[in-house]
Amino acid sequence: MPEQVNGDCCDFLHAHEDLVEKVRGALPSEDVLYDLTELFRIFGDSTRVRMLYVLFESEMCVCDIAALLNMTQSAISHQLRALKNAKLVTARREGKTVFYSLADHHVRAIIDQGLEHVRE
Amino acid sequence: MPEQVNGDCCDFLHAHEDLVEKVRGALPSEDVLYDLTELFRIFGDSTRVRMLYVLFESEMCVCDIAALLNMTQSAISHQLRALKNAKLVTARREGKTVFYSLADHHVRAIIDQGLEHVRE
DNA sequence: TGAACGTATGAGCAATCGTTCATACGAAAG
DNA sequence: CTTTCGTATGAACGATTGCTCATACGTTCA
Repeated sequence: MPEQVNGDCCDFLHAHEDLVEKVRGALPSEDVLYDLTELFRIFGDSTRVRMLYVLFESEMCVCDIAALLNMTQSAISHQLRALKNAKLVTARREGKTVFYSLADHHVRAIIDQGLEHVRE
Repeated sequence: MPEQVNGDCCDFLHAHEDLVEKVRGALPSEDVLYDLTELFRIFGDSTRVRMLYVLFESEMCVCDIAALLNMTQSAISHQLRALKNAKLVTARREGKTVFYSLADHHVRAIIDQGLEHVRE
């Protein structure tokens, strides 16, 4: 017998038990859902998105990204860490300087997809 | 004369003034950037994404979404407001019941694009 | 009308976020 | 070595977030 979902509210679901199963099957696993929302959360901050736009043009060191975006080196470094953890950028060391660049062509695709919605 | 960007740090940018212009040209306007990050912020929460997955299957009333996802009616209603403000869902009233449904085919496309990155 | 039901909403709270500040690390130059 | 420069990082702070709780709104039905 199917698990009881809808204890006491309107009776729409009771009339569509098959729908409950469809939703249950369509929902991503907890792990995928976590990674997915974690990814979008990264894109949900304008500083990080601006940083990605900078990296669309060229790999760049921390202090230059900071200068271009008028932010402190520390703030940029912290956010680069977030981008790196999300596997959106990679780092390459050259002497004292660390150059960051996009790690994935998906980054651009995701942002463009978002832009399509924003531009109505 | 081009605006001075990089006051005192490594001299990579100084050697590539043209790059500065390219980045400046590529960066979205403040308004677009705000809307864009606001959109992604919406996708950055697992409750909201799960709600969207439910609506992928069918339009549904508030209390049924709450029941399906094991959340309170209030929590779901608050989040539906956020989704509505972001123009990701629309509402249709039928008596006492309010049915919510996806407002835009972009929603699925954005999530699928994110999934592609998550699944490596 | 008044009760019942589905939904919306504001206040309040713990948790998280993005930034700043101070400081530590790592590599090159003296 | 010590200094310098670019970067990383932890603590601290205000701001924002998502939820709960209580309650109000809107519709239906008696």
